[in-house]
Amino acid sequence: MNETGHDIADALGLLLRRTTRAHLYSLLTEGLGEAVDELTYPVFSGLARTGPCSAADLGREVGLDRSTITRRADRLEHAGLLRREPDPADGRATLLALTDEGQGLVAATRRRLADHIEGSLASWPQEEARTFARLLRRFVDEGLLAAGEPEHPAAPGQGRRGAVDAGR
Amino acid sequence: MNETGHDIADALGLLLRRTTRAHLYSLLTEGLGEAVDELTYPVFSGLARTGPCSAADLGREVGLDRSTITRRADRLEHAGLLRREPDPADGRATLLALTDEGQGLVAATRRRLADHIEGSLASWPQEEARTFARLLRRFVDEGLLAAGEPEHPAAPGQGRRGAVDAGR
DNA sequence: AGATTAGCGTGCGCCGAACACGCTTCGTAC
DNA sequence: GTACGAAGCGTGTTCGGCGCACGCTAATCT
Repeated sequence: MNETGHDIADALGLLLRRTTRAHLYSLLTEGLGEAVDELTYPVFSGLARTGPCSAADLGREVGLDRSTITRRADRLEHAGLLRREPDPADGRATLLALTDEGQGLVAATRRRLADHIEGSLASWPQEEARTFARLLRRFVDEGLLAAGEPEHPAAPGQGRRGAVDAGR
Repeated sequence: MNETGHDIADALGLLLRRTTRAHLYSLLTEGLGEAVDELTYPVFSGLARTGPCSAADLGREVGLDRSTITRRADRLEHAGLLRREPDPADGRATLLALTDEGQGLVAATRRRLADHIEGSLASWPQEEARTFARLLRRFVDEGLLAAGEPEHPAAPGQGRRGAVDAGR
C-alpha cells in the first residue's frame, strides 16, 4: 500500500499550521526592530530575491495585492531599510529597493534561518540532509505549486485572484 | 560549502507563502459545501486528529483562540458535521466531536489531499518519493517544531499579535 | 497631438482574530 | 452544608490587515 501521500499530507498539514509560520517568523524577526515582523518580512525577503522592482511585480512574486505591498513598504521605508526611487526607464513607475542596511539585514536574517535549520537537523547524516534539501526544493518547485498555482502567465494581467477568495 | 540550510530555507519560504496555503485549502475544500473552507478546515482536521475535546484544548492544538474555535465550530455544527455534547465528567465543559458525516468527510478530504500530492510527484521514482516522505516527516516532527517551541514566556497583558501558543 | 493604456498611491468596506464581560459549574475550605 | 475562589464556555466589542474602487500621472499608439 502506498502511504507516501498520506505521510506527506500530514507533515504538510503540520507545516502549514499558523503556529508554525508564526514561530518561524517570530524567530526570524526577533530583535530586528518593529519594522520587520511577520507581515513585512515576506516583502523584505522577496525584494532581496527579485532585486529592485515595482510594487506590482513584487505583489505577483509574493502573492499579495499592490496596495498591501505599498503599505508594508511604507513601514520598511520609514525604518530606513527600503528606498523608493523613480524608475529611470519609466517615469510613472516607482522602484522598491533595499537600502544597504536593508540588504545587510536580510542577508543576516537569511543566514539566521539557514543556521537554525541546519542546527535542527544537526543529528542527520550529512547525505540525508542534502538529499532532503534537494527533494524538498524539487517538490516545491515542480510538484505542489505547479499543480496549485498558475504563477507565471502574465496574460490575465489583472485578475489573478482565482481560487484565493473563491467561495465569497 | 554547506548550502543545505539556505536551500531548505528558500523552499520553506515558498511553502509558507499565504498563497500556497490558500491554494491548497481551496483545492481541498472545493465542492464540500459552504461550511468547510480554509477557515474551518483546520478545526475540522484538528478535531479528527485529537478526537472529541474541548474548545480550549482544540485551540491549543491548532493555535487559535477559544472564541475563534467556538465560532468555527458553530458553522460546522450548523452544517451537521460537528456535534456538541456535554462532557460527562465535567458539567461546564462542552465536548466538540465530529459526526459520522463529518468523519467521513474529513477522511475523504485527507484522501483527496494525499491523492493530489501523489499525483504531483507521479514522475518521481518511487523510492525517492518514499524517501522524501520519510525525511519530511522527520524534519517536521523532530527538527523545526521542536526548535521553535520555547516561546512560552509571552506576557498575556501585552497586545502582542503573534501570541503563539503551539500545543501539541 | 489626442486617445488609450498601464501603473501607482490612497480612501473605503469587509472579515477574521483576539480581548473583555457575564454566566454557569466544579472544587475546596470553613 | 454552605460560601467562596477557580475554571470553562459563549457572546459582544474592538482592532488590524487585506482587497477593491477611485483619481491621478505618465508612457505608448494612431
